[in-house]
Formats: sequence, C-alpha cells, structure tokens
Amino acid sequence: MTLAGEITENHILIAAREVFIAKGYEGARMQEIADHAGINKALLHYYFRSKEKLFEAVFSEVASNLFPAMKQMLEAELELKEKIALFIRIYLKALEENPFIPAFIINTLNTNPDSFLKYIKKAGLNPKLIQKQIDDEAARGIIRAVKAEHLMVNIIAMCIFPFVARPIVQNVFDMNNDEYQAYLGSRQAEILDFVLKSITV
Amino acid sequence: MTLAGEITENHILIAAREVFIAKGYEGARMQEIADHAGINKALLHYYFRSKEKLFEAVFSEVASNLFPAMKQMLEAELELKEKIALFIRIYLKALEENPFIPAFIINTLNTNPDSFLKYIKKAGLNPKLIQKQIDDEAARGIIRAVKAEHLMVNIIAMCIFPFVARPIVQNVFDMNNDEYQAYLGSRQAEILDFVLKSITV
DNA sequence: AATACTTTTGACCACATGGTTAAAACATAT
DNA sequence: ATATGTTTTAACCATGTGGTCAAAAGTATT
Repeated sequence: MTLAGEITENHILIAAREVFIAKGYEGARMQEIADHAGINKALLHYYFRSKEKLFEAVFSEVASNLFPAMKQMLEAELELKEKIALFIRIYLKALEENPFIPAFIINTLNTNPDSFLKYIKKAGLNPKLIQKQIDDEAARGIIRAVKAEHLMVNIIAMCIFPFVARPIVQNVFDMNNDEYQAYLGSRQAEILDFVLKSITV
Repeated sequence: MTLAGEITENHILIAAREVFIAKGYEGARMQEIADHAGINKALLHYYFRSKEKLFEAVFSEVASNLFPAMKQMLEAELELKEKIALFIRIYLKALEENPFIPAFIINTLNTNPDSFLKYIKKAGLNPKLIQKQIDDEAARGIIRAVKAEHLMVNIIAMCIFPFVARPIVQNVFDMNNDEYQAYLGSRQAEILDFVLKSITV
C-alpha cells in the first residue's frame, strides 16, 4: 500500500465512522460515505470489499479503542476508591469526546450481536481481579462488601445514560444545550459521591 | 372500520412492533412485517399509508404505554423512599416483560430524534414535583438533599443498563442465560440498597 | 338477488442500493 | 521513453425496496 493509498483508506475510515455512527448500519449509505470521504463509490469497494467489511473495520477500530483503556484502569495499582474516581473521570471524559459511541454500540449490539462478542473476548476484561480487590478491602474494613457485577454495572450505567438518553433527559428537565453541558460536567462529582456513599462501611 | 378490519390492524401493529424493535426502522422490511402479520404487503399500505406512518403508530403505542405509568408513580402520595422502592420494582418488571424497548427507544432517539420529543412533551412528566418532595423531606431530616435530575437519572440508568448492554455484561461476567436472569432478579434489591444508602442522612 | 361498500390480493412500477467492470490516470521502476 | 503495477473514475448491473393499482373476494344493505 502506497502513501496515497493509506491516506485514502484513512479518509474512508473516518467518513465511514461518522456515517455509521450517525445512521447505524442499515441506515448508512455507501454513497454517503464516499461523498464524505470525497471519493468515488467504486473506490470504497476497492479498499473495503463490501459494506459489511467496511463496517467491521470501523467497528473494530472503535471497539479496540474502548476496551484496552478500561482494562488498563481495572488493573492499575490503586485503592478501590481511587480507582473508581479515576475510572469515572476518564470514562466521562472519553464520553464527552465521543458522545455517540454508546448508542452506536447498543444499536450494533441489538441488530448484530455476534459481531461484538469477539471484541469483548479479545479485550480480556477480567472482573475477578476487581472482585478480589473488593473482597480484600472489605476484609480490611476499608469498604463494605459488594458484588463487582453490581458495582461496575452501576457505575458504567450512570456514566453512559445521560449520553444515550440525552434528548429525553434534557427535555424532561427542561435544559438548553449549555445547561446540559454543565449538567454533564456536574455528574462526575455526583456519581463519585453516589458510589462512595454506597460502598462506605 | 369493521371488526375484521380492527383485527387485521391489530395483527399488523403487533407484527410491526416485533420487527421494528428487532431490526430498527431502517432494518425493518415491509415485506417481513406483512409476513409476520400473515397478510399481503399491499394490505399494510391499505391500513397504514407508508412505512413512516406505520412506524409512527407503533412508536406512539410504545411511548404512550411508557410515560403514563411513570407519571402516575411520580405523582403518587408516598414517602420518597417508598416511592423509589415502588418505582424500581415496577420499572424492572416492565423491563423484564419488554427487554428490547429501551434499545429501541435509544436507537430511535439517535436516528430520528424529532419523532420522540412530542411524546415526551405530551407525557407531561414534571420533575419539579419530585424535587419539591426531596426538598421537603430533606428539610424534615428524612433524607439528605439531592438533586432530582441526578437521583432520577441514576435510578433509571441502573435499571435500564443491564437490558441494553446485556450481551456485554453477560459475557464479561461469564454468565449463562439462567444466571443472567437471576442477576437481573437480584438487581431490584441491589439498586434499591444502592440508592437508599446514597440518600440516607 | 342486486347493489354498494370494505377488505384482500397478485402483479406491477419506479427507484435506490450495494456491487462490478473496463478503462483512464497516476506513479514507479527499468 | 517504456513497461509495470497501483489508484481512481464513469458507466453499468442485478436486486431489493417502498409503494401503487385494478380487480377479486367478502360483507352488509336494500
């Protein structure tokens, strides 16, 4: 692959990412992706044989950015409470930079569940490490005993929800865009507080 | 509209609901909906002029089942902690009966945000009532002062997440289907506990 | 039984979509 | 300059899609 080739390929991936995330797999049009990338539709098929393959490439990129960061954080050497604080901070920041990724994932998860599992497996997230840390710290009286599968789901749920359900939340609580931005910002401290209260002995 | 007509219309709505929820708007095929309903494709257009109109009808039904129950609960005359317990119980039960609705809503929200807002507005959810109740009870020392827009989002997020992200959660924590069912069941007490700890003075 | 109305169907249409192809444009090496 | 390989394009193609139509089947009314 020449330099020009790599540049084009990159343009395509960026364009495809935008369109797939905005429209979903079925809603995305190869023509629109080509337009976004400033190229011919035939060239899409030259670089990525089919829509499915192109989607795979996009999804793979998104997914493989997602999990390693998470894994790294889970395996860091920090006390649980600090780890949670760090996780929430980094996770929310990542979400603010890519607010549509979660909805994209959920959509893919629902319409094409298989394509996802391999990335999860490859990610090698190991919740047993966290459970062990929880149990250790609980035994030492630092936190109360909780189940990792609840704690982790709760934290992630609270982080993600305001992004995937933004129109609802924003509307029900009658916020304009600036106010919603501020709301998102305020959630970091709020979630942390919420979680810490629930695991404090 | 004759009786036969109403029956057919109902069959169509049920079939359309299934297909739209499973495949999303773009992924759904009028032919497949017709097949599911056991009728001719032309008959779909006889009852619902277009795909968009049919979707509107389905979505309207789903949405108008969702909000009134919520509204009623929010306006019930109960102490906040009881109200929360009731809400979580009823909400999780509704989710177990319709596990794919949230992903459907999120998907619609992302690809067709406008179509949703009118239902939210029509629902007339008023979070100020809850905020008032929180403030009252906080003043009386029953709970600590929290913001409704955080508390409510947190509760709903924790309820919904295991349904929209089921494949991920189930896989990461290595559960089979029965175990996941049990996990979902265990969340009722877990979420309530989590929330109560966070609002207790 | 005849009429008028509604429901249902099969055949059809225009068009958008993902995908192909053969040739042109470009780049690289000899 | 020429030959070789790569990148890009315009023009097509086959198929699937939402949607239409005229006629048939069914139902109720007189």
